[in-house]
Amino acid sequence: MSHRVTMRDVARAVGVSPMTVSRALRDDETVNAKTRHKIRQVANDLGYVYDTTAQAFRTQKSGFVAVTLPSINNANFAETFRGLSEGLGQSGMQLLLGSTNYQVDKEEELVRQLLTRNPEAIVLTGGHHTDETRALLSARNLPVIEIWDLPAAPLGHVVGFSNASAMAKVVTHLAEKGRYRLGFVGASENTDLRGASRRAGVIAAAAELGLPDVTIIDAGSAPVSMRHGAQAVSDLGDAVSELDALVCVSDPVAFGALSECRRRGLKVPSDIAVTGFGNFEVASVSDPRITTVGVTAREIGMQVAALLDDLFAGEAGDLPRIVDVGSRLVPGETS
Amino acid sequence: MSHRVTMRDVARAVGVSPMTVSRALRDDETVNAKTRHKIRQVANDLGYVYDTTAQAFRTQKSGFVAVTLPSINNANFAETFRGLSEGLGQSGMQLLLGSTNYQVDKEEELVRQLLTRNPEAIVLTGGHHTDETRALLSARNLPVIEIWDLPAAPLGHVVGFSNASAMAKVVTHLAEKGRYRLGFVGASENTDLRGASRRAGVIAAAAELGLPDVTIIDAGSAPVSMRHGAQAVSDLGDAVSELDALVCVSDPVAFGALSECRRRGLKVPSDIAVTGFGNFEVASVSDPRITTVGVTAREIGMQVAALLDDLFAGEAGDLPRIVDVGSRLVPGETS
DNA sequence: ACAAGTTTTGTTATCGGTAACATGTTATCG
DNA sequence: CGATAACATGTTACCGATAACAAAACTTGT
Repeated sequence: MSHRVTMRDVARAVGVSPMTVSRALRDDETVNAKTRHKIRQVANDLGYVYDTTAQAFRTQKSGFVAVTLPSINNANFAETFRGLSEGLGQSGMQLLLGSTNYQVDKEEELVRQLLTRNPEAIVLTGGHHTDETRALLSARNLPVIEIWDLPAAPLGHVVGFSNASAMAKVVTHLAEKGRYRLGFVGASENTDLRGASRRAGVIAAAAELGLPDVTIIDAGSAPVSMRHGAQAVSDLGDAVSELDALVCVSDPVAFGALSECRRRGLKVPSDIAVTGFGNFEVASVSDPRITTVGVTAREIGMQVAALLDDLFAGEAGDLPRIVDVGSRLVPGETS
Repeated sequence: MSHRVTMRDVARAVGVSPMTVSRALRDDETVNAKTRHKIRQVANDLGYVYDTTAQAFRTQKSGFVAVTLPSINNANFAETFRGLSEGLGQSGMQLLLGSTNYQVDKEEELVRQLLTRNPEAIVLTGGHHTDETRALLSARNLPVIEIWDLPAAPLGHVVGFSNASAMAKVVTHLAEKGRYRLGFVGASENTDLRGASRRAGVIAAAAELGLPDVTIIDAGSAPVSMRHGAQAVSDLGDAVSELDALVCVSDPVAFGALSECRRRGLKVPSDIAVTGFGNFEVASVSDPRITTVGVTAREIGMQVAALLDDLFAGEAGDLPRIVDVGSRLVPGETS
């Protein structure tokens, strides 16, 4: 009880050197099979627990991959995290998670904190960062992977998709259905930068197609969710009848908007169309099903895991890898 | 580039000993204010980054709190994690997260892995664990906190609520409304143990009130979500008309069931009532709003953070703390 | 039986901080 | 001015594993 069991203790008990124990526990083939067995046996009996901290210190490899997410409470980001987590299972890396609450300065602080743990790679959601964050990262020789975006000036590798062109698909789809007067429902501020990209994408696509100006409908500050979508429609009141479609920044927002429309007796899609983003479960289960954009959240995570595997195996080549996982329109019953 | 900047380098540049640098960077009052300033300045200029790994190794304090969740992709668990994360911000602890996929043997493996990082406390979701997990934890002198449950034989501290008595509230509420023939919609297997507790709670409460036997409706294997709820109702077919109410294991399941009922032309609540669990956002935004049970997911996290603060400050006393955060019925429009 | 090769094990130094203790340096006061 | 206290800094050893190198033990062929 007084003193934790170390390799030294195991070594003494077996009658070998600590080095042999170290090798045996890491399944080093050069250790005699019988010795290896005995060592594992004794280690177990003594209640030995491997000390990854010491290993990380000595080898200068933490075994950590740092990940920043805007929010953990978001099905899509959670799926990405899960894909990453499962995909990385093989390589023995552990994920060190932090959430930024959609704020770049929070991200900076988080990155600073995460870096003190010597991660072997860092995965950042989004392509917008403070200068200080960029400086911190480039000062280290650390693989950086940006996800959920296709930044113009990437820090390193990228696994993402274009939010703007995803929204263009939605706008085109609506225009084909004769929906010209669009309202965009999303966060007001620019803190949610993916949201801002989507808004910009809608505006650009509408202009491109010669549609009237997009009405921007403020749903509050990020993160916006179901209740914000409902509230936005509620705030809009009768002005909603001026619109052909509500283009929402995400499926939860769309679901909130849809529910509120129904509460107000508006028929969807005959009176107004509603679209979402992200292909969340709620989009396909809701009645009517919500037209949305499918983004392969889980696949982003898995692609990142694959990329990291290559990086750690030294098989990734020198060039930063840019993976566009794309997006696809998922037509539902609300448009 | 060749060699990372250490305290030694900073010390040399300033002309003091590494120890002084160490103290200065940790804001030790005994270091002269001017020296402290200079050291911080130089550390910054040299691009020094504190090495938490080395600190963790030397002090034998990792600064980690390990957390296991059944799933990260679950709004309630995510909220708990967030509450914990935010509440723990002060104490400088970092969370080390792992998810068990609702499997106790996965939990065991995870605990084993997490322990190698020398966490200073461990937070486990649920009160059911393998014997080996229990052994691993009790062999260490490590604070253990079980959450989201009130286990009969806790490993240490507890911050949770009774799943069974929460369901009893739902059953009582339904009985008062004249709903006697209940169907419980949840995961089939017993891997999701909180789900199993809820099922048991429903059965016990129905028996207590003298209601007819509860019909168990299999929604597939854990984690069950919206689509499972919809599928379960779909599978049920006409048999659904034999029931007065669908008692669902969670709000997402309830929402799926509700949507499917509507697709099939069933009126909720006049034809059948639907209830959920967890007071997820979808319950309050959905039209009609879903009757559910509010569990203070975020508060669980914050309570755990508060408890950990006390523990680390040595102010927690000797006895394990058992916190029942309770639960409350949130009547909606589906019952 | 011995050299040369192969397999297995051991020795030493070290990663970057910091606890505990020792020492130096500057105020304070009779 | 010298003694004592208060403050500021330095020294030494060490946390537990492991890379790099060294050496021992065992095979094998002649």
